[in-house]
Amino acid sequence: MKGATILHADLDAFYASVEQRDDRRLRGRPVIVGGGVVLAASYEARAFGVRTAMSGGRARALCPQARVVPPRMEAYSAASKAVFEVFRDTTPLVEGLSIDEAFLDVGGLREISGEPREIAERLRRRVLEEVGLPITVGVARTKFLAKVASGVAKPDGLLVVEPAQETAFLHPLPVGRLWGVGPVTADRLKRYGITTVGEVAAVPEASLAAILGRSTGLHLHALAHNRDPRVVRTGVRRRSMGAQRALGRRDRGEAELDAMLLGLVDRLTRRLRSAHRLCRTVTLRLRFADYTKATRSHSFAQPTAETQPILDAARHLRREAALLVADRGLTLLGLALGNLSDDGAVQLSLPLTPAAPDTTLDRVKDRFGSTAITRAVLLGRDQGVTVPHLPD
DNA sequence: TCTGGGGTCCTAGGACCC
DNA sequence: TCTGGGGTCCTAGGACCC
Repeated sequence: MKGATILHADLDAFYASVEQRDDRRLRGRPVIVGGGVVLAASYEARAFGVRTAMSGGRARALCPQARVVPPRMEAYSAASKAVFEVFRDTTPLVEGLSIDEAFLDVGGLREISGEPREIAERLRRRVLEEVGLPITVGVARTKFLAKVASGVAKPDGLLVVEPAQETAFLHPLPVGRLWGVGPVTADRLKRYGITTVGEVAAVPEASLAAILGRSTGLHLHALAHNRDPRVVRTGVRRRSMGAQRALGRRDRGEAELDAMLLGLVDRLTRRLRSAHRLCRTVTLRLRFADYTKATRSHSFAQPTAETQPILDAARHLRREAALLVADRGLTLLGLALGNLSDDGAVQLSLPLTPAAPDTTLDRVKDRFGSTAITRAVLLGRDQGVTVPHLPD
């Protein structure tokens, strides 16, 4: 049997840890990141019951001595990049899950780097020494088990689940520990007296599918029986891009809402273009005072990254949803761009001739033909040229 | 003192096509 | 003329994750 070779590496209380790293006065103290709502809480704050996504008021009531700091997204993004560099220096097989966690497959590295446990220990040490952040690593034969293991080992821990221990490790766990089981599913299972993974495993597949729906049921049945064929995949691309703004309870005027919508479209289309991607679907997201939600979407015949058609679509969707908003009180306005595709641009690393950038364009024409170039963007002296929409 | 902002995946009905 | 199965796309909603 294959050994435990998949690592799930997960930074502890990520945003709060970055704040404690950068301000020594915060170390060893309860720290809350975010004011209106808790984006992250240090383990010292969690000891008082503070949790992510809790309202700021509730958090301060639970832990009045906590230091509350505003989020610094650039700092977290830079820290994440540094950590992922350590990941990719450990193995080329890295699959990022979010800003602060990733799967690493170290199966082929035994001869070069040693046993997975040693690799995981070294990884933890390097992230602490080079980036200054605590990280927890779970190691197992499958992604799913590695993820569960890191969850159990948190904070600042390492847990290796050897193949022979898998069932003994898995079956006593509460179902909520399973990746993909949230409050709704856990509740539904509880109504049938099922609270542990072992109890899930004892339910026939067909019954589980009847209780939870086909997909969730089959998936959960497989996990409870420790079957997870998913491999670590590199180069996974984003499938949608979104931005949203909470509005609070206050009534907003039409002009203010339209300005917000314009702001969302502007932010998203910039991101879209800088990622060299196109979208074909625009989705307007609304949330109301009673916390119910609604979406309205529109798909274009042709993918685009241009501001105007996306703004037109967003405004059209807002008008379409006007009746919904009328009585319910709008509390969130969001926009998502989906059905993403590549914009076909090719990034060339032709050095620009500083005195004569046209020379560079001439070289591009020589190489691809002048009719191939609909638009060329000079990115700057050292960054080369992007040529969109090249034909095959 | 109710619930931020960023994502993924699944379901289900209807339109449309062969 | 009626009927069927299969497939894809679009839209809306919902569960779940960090």
